[in-house]
Amino acid sequence: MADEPQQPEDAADSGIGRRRAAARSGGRADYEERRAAIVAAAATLFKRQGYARTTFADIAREVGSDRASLYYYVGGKDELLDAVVTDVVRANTAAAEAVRDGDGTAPEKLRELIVGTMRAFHEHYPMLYVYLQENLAHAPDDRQAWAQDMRAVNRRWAGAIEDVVREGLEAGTLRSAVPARVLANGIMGMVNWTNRWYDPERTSVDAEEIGTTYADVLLSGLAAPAAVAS
Amino acid sequence: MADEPQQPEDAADSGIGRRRAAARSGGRADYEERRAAIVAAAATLFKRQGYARTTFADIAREVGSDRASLYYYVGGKDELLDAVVTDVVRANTAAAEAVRDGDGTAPEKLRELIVGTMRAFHEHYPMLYVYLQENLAHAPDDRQAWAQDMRAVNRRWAGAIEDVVREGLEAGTLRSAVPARVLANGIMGMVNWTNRWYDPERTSVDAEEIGTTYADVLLSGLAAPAAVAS
DNA sequence: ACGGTCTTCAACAGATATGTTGACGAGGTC
DNA sequence: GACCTCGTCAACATATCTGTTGAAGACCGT
Repeated sequence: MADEPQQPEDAADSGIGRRRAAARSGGRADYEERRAAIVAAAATLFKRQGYARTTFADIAREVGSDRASLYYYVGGKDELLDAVVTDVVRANTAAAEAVRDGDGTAPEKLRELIVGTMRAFHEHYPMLYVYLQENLAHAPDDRQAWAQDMRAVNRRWAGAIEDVVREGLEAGTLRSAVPARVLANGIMGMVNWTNRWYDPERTSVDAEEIGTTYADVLLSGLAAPAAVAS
Repeated sequence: MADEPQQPEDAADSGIGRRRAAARSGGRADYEERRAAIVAAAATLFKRQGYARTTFADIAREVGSDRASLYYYVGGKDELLDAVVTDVVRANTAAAEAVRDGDGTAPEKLRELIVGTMRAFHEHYPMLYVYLQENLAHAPDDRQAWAQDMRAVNRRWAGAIEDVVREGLEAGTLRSAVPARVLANGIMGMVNWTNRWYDPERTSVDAEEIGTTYADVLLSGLAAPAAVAS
């Protein structure tokens, strides 16, 4: 039932694969530099056109090279997405968990999570946005393993926020009429949706300022003091 | 410089195209029914796997038919996306504009926009989510015209929300320290992000209730009354 | 200039997707 | 039962993308 015609394995099987592996383990400075340039170009294009629509030819053009040459530096599109996304997402998740486990009241933590995430979006632009944009729920067929792994990381991230919200509801520092899950998703929505419109080069408002605004609105409410009666 | 090898035009050029056009203008009841079933299947799959990853073969399997048969009912993937998305998005945009132009204070309108949108998400599931998920900023190459059109509609939708926010800031019914654009995007983020987690079959909370929750939180603030001092 | 390693690229092979054809059969109509 | 329209589908044609090869070129120290 299972026929595997092309199985690249994870080892350096092909000629070019062997040469690539050799070069990578060599750790030559300009080799790594060029590889990083390719990854950066890929990140830009993934953000601009989406992963599915970006071809290796596009990336080659962007870095001013030949498509075939890229294989000397990277194993394929999958590996590129990995390189663009994995580390930075892991780091971000860890940061969120650190905030959750740290000191402070739930509202303070929530503010820190929101502002911190926006800061990270800016600092690592466009990596984290590539991640948000490429809906991991749409499993990339083969890469089931990686997708599952990333989904787990994502759950941890969402979990950290949800935990803080729940903590606040239980401690009474947040209005308790709202379901924690819904609220956590709403907060993530506000922040994550910035991937659709925020661009450090174009958007006049600063990322951190956006975070502050959202934190203010969420925590203090949007209605003018006089109208709170509503 | 421009070589157009395959130009399907918009007319019924091919044999199957002619037959399709004939059948469609015939307006036979069961023909339209079958076509609707195909569109519905496409919507489900687009939502589940994303547009790019969904193939005509997938859709054929879903409706229990042959891939080639689908061409008797639809011209191609593009036309399917159109059928899934265009009408319902247009209607939704018009509804948002109607709220903006209607009576009431800005906070009231905002609440209606939020709850109304969530209601529409539920009622037209999964069409509007397909639209949100398929980032129109990632131009589908050829379909430039359609993409631009949809982007214009999108701008109108966003514009309606932004207008209401601005109205509230100017009238003093909303806290005026926040940039209208950022705020409008934040609200849209909260609501639109539900496409990542809300599923009428699975999510225990009702769509309308989610809308109400978000409206409450945004308008009245999240911090418990005692802590508002912050 | 020589020998070695590092890097590029034209050309190929294969997979997967789309859209088209043309013929065939099911069903109703007279 | 001959006829005709409606709908289906095996087979084909074409396009696009990925990954690989093998040889040639660039660059460096000696």
